[in-house]
Amino acid sequence: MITIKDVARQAGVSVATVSRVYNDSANVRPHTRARVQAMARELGYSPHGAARSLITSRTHTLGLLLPDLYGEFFSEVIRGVDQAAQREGFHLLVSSARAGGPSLEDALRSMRGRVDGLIVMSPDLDAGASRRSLPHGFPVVMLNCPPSDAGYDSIGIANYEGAVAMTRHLAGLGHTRIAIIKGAEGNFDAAERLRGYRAVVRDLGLDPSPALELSGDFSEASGHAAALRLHALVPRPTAVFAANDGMAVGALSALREAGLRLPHDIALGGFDDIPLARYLEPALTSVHVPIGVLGEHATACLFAGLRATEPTESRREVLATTLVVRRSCGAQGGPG
Amino acid sequence: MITIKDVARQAGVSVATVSRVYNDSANVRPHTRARVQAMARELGYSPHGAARSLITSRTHTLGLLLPDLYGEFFSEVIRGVDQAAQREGFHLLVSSARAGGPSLEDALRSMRGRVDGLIVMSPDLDAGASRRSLPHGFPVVMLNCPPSDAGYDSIGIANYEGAVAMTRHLAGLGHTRIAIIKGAEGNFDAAERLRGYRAVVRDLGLDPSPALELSGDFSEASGHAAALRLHALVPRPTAVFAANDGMAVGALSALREAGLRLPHDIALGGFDDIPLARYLEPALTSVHVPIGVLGEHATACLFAGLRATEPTESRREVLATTLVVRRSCGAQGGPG
DNA sequence: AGGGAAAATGTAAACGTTTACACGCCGACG
DNA sequence: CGTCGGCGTGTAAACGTTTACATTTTCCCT
Repeated sequence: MITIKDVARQAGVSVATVSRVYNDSANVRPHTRARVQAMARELGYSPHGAARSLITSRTHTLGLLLPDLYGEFFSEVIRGVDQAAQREGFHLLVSSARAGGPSLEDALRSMRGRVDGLIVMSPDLDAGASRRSLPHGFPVVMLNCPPSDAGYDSIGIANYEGAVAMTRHLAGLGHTRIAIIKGAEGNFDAAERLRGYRAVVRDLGLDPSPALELSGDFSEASGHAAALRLHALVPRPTAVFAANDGMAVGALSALREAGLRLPHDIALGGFDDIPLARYLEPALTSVHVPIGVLGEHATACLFAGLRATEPTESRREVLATTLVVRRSCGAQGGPG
Repeated sequence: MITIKDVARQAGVSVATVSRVYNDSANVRPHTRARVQAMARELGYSPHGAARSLITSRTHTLGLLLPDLYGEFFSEVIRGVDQAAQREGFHLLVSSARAGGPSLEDALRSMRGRVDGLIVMSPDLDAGASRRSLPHGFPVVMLNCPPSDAGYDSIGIANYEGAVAMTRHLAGLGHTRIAIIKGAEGNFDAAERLRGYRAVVRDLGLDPSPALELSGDFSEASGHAAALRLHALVPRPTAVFAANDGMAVGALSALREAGLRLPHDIALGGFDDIPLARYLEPALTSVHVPIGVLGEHATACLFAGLRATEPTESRREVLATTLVVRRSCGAQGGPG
């Protein structure tokens, strides 16, 4: 592999000069610069990233740590982050902390010296420990974490408000027995959405029986399974709020297989408004979450932290959610 | 930031010993090892990736260069690659070469010294130049590139065969005026799919008029636009083959807005079989491409190249495609 | 107890850059 | 004509590791 020394020797200058040509282009004579560039091109030289990082302690790389890579939600986050990162000339080191893979802690550890900052999505309520394993003063933005995790910037979404809007909407359509398919145990988003649902059930005097709260884990399969259990309830609920769209998709197919027609026999609502939602039949009423924006804001926030010379107050941003009414809930609203 | 020296000093050993504890665990006394580990934990030490890479010339990172990050196709590729990479303890550096971003060439250049190998998806027919900009002997796997690009391992998919299967299937249902919405200009996959379509049109004596070949660029919007043009043709084609599912989705909504009912008034087929396809109404007949497998095989192939001590023959693998019949084409087959 | 081999540990060079500092050259000014 | 300042360039140290080689320690054998 060809290094800066080779270029320097061939061009008849010192390594410092070659370096200067590649960097701030401090005072270098045009003639010299041209010769160096020509030689570099001829030899096919490009600077060694690791060596550069070592001395500058800048990697021009952002770490993105996600709980999974499956589904449209995460892919949208990646896209949002990549877009914002690329605008600043930064690379993106993506890692998923799936079960079976390295633990969150290991993943963080192995990124030391490879990234300038980190965007971490770790929605587990009890993940405080992992967070503490981060070197202090290292720029981190947490996504969808409990706000209690002070010490880091964080961005969340208005889960509670979204769930309230959805449940109120269903109640407004005349439903009084509204079931919920809950998200993963110990997940902050899931807990907040459940809290919103319960608040409306209480405030509006809807049927509060615990049987209406079905467990799920955000996966399509769990939505399918929950819908089957739900279908067996007597009396059967007339509306279902799935805590994310993935489970709504699973529930939809289960309900249909069970012979129910939506929205006539039962109404369905989801959460996240993934791209797929509008293409379902009937199109899925959902709570829109600006997923791409989430990624972009996180990145912007991280860059702000990177540029800050001294540690700033940790800030929290909450992105608004909006109810998107489509046909699956039986309201008129929304096209296709 | 705390370094190996700090750990060594505090533990009363030399840096070499600390290094040994972290690496091959060559002969180190249990007592010493324990003390070093305890001290490392106490100080919160973790090795600096860049420094390590510099001397070992191993980054434990794979570069993944995609033309875009939008849509389910690419996100599936990422997932497949990540899964295989993580199994070997490798990180993933993702980059998209979107218009507006750095050129493919720049992206490649900026990865020097940051990755051990590269997976590049650059389906442009004339991208030979960029490929040549890669240092020779650097492990690279090309995805969906023309097979003519010798010198690198490559993995493609059976575009031609898939297109033939789809077109034959539509013809088998009685259609004789079958339109195609073509993929992006200068794209290898697009060209192959068109070639398959034309072969069947010729062999089966279908209507060969050029008006039936509508241009598109793989985007949903272009599918929508093409469908509108198609709808205006007289006589109107009775079947449409969209060169990817994204365009099929766009075409579907356009056709429906135009008042046509599928598959009764017009049959529709796609390509790629993205997850969304089965959820459309009517469910989309498509050519299944094992996208995740594509990523996994690419990664496996790359690791093989990494481990090879001496340069091997460049190999090409072609993944089979299979026709998935659903309701959008009017055949009985397939559930939902 | 002394010798020696093997095991454990230390020393220092190397990886490919960036950058503070030193140096030489040139023109302008006194 | 000598000095000074600025520009262009070179020299060498530093970044945090790994690892070949040197050195010390351990421990077994006689």
